Amino acid sequence: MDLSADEVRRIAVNAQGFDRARPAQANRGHLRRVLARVGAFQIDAVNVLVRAHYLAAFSRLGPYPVDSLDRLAFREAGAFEYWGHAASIIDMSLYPALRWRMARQETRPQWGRFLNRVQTERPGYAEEVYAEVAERGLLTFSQLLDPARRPKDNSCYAAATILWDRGSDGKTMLEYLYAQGKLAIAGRSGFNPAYDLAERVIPATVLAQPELNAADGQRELVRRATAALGVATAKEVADYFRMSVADTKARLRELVSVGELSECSPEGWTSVGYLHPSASAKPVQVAAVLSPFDSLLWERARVQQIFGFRHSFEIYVPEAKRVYGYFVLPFLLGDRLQGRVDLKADRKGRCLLVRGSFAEPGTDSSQVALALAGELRSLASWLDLDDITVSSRGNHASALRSAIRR
DNA sequence: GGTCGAGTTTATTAATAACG
DNA sequence: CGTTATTAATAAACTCGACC
Repeated sequence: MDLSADEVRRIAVNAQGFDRARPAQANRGHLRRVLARVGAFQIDAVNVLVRAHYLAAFSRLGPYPVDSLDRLAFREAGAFEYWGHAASIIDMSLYPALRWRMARQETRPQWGRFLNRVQTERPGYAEEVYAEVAERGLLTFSQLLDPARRPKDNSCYAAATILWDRGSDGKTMLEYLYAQGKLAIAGRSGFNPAYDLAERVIPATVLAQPELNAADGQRELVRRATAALGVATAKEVADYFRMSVADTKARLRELVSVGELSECSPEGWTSVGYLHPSASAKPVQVAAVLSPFDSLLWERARVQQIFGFRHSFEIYVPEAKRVYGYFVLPFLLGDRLQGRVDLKADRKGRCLLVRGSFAEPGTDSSQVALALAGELRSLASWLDLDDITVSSRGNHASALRSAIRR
């Protein structure tokens, strides 16, 4: 079976479930309202929410109700926090499908050096930390009786965590116990996750569910990932939950062999495409300012291939080297990424600042500006901002400015 | 009671090294 | 060769302790 480039683009957008989770429908639930307010402009079709409050932090949009957001997610919306694509708020139904990942931590090389060092320097440290959480309840690492901070320039050991060294053995140990599923994140104090015993955070009914083995868990994640992508290469499916490509390929083969997924060759792709039965190439009616963390944008090569759109996080680029700006939000109109805006909320001045605005080549500038103006007005109103100011930076500024005035 | 500043979190990028 | 691990650089907003 073959798919045209147009079909692939529509499938990719439809699979993301914009119609299910557009901000305009955010009043479907309190969580969604909060997420919309802090800048999670789209809730993932499979309910894997990359930490919305980091969107808030980075976006400089909206307030920063970190703790209330976590409480909502964990207590009211039936979600938990774990390593999905990244640190993610994940629908509770996926808990059993992630336990293989928890079970696997003990032998992960990332922890090896840390565990070896702790074993010699402080035998029984894992049990010590666990016991302290058990006794004292909800704790951030700095609230540990001994957070075991280490000097910053101490480079005699390398990264010991999933991302990198935290500079404190207490923190690393909490993260390790969390990765193993023995502890769970139950809330936050500012940026700091607060940990508690898993059985005090994850509902007993969920913990009692039979644990899926690695193959079954992976198969479920692959199912969900493929559904959220519509059609994707094995590499893209793997990236969705950050699984290994080898495991992903094995699970994809199994799902194809039982007929749950089908293989296809989309126009211009060099790798085989895996198509989910729910994929739909129906026409797309979407106008959405996307967070740069949006799951539609996770895989850069995919975005380039499908949309011809080069997305990168200039948050992490030194200021002098930025092309578009610090926090740039791509604009999805119909089934194409047609522009981008660099936004900042000026809360004191009650004004949404558009510090740069850009239209992709070959787009109808005035049409894009009109739709974008509507989205920005809506965004400003969620954020309780009265005005929108468009600076002159970018090839789209004057068109956008006149569209907003209208 | 108010101000200051240190501490804390996150993900992406690209280059490099190492693995099987 | 394709994949996987390691590393440093990057910015934001909030908390909390120290200090006056």
